[in-house]
Amino acid sequence: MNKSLEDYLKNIYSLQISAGKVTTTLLADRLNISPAAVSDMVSKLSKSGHIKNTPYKGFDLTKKGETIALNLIRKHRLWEVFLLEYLKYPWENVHSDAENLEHASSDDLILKLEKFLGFPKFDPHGHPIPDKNGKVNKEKTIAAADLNIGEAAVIRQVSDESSEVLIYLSKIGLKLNDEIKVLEKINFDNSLQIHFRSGNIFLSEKLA
Amino acid sequence: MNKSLEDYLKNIYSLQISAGKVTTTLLADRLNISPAAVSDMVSKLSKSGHIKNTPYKGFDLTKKGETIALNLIRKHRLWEVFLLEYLKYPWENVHSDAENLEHASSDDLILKLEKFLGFPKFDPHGHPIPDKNGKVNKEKTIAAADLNIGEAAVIRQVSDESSEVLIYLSKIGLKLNDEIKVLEKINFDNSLQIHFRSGNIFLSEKLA
DNA sequence: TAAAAATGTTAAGTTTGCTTAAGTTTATTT
DNA sequence: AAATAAACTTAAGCAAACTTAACATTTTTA
Repeated sequence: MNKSLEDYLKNIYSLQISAGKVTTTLLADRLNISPAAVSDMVSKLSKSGHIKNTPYKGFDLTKKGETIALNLIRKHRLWEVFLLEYLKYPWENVHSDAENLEHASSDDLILKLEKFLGFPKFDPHGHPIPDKNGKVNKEKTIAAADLNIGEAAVIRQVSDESSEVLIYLSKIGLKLNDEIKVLEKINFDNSLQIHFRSGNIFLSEKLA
Repeated sequence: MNKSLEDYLKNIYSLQISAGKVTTTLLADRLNISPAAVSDMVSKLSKSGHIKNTPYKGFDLTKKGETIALNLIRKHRLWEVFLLEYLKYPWENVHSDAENLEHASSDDLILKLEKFLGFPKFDPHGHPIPDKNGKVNKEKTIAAADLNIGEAAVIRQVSDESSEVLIYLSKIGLKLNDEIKVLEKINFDNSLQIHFRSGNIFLSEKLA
């Protein structure tokens, strides 16, 4: 399986989750390459039936493309579990090494790894792990920023792509499945004051 | 680290162990590419100081090249241990998946994997695992074919590159560290009759 | 030892996935 | 709605790692 193809599809997948149709610049920024390169590849992926493209308008995955993307995400998340639980990686470092391993793993290897890990359902950041047929448990989640004052919630997921954020969260002691409650919204800078287990903290807009 | 570079160096390493100076065709056959491609890369690797090349005569690794080769072999063998012992791979299948994982593993990942595995000294085929500084325990070994009649020996290594051979060995029940004794050499086809734990078997020339 | 065979190198061309530059299309502003 | 800006695509070109074909060197062998 081609690394470049897989990376395109995986990133299109995660962008379309947050943004619906994906645009050239968005993907180019994500992959750190020029928009021209993306445009080029997009027309190839379109011809090969992995995405559906409307020139100048955006594109999204076909079933065929989604299957490959989900399979790669499955590999990524299972490796993350292994790196954290067995190799004792710090929380914030699992992402980048899993990024390489995912492309080097046959489907059969991943089946065996999954069994070894005891068929985990979530990765260390709380994201669901697709099964071997590409089925995912889509949990309803909400961004902390979208909670109202006084509302309580449980931390189910954190974004795994910025290790700085994860370092900060471990420093303040915020963990997965912690319950939080929004105390105050500061309109000035869109930050939040929240309450959790051991006290009150502020979350900036981005983090929330 | 570049996959192609690593593969060249690793294969030069293993060829020079068995053959001294490595030739273009030998390496081309091993990598399944044209001699022209090898010739090309050889002059690059020579310029970059990874190998020492004498045109038309052959080439071998410099210290710098050997360090990279050994580090890759280290990664390969540690993954083999993991695949066999933890993921329960059949003996004969560990090689090909390790071949992919080795290129996708940072040095730090491999340190953590090594620790998790309990610092094994040999891979499942009996080959020594280089340490993080590239030190290898070179055991003296001898090919079965080079034993004399009546001589006994212990199986320490088997070649890991042909899964067919490994399947055959498990079928006849021959394992690492089994003691064998050469009963007879048949000059006709250079096969051997050997005795081990549970009986007598024939080994063809290639296998021996 | 000279011709033939085998092996090695160089040159020219291909593919993949990028880049920059130029040209299009769409969106925004006034 | 025309001008400007932003986003997108197309074109030309590059680097890596191949290929095949042509040429060079070394080895074999008659």
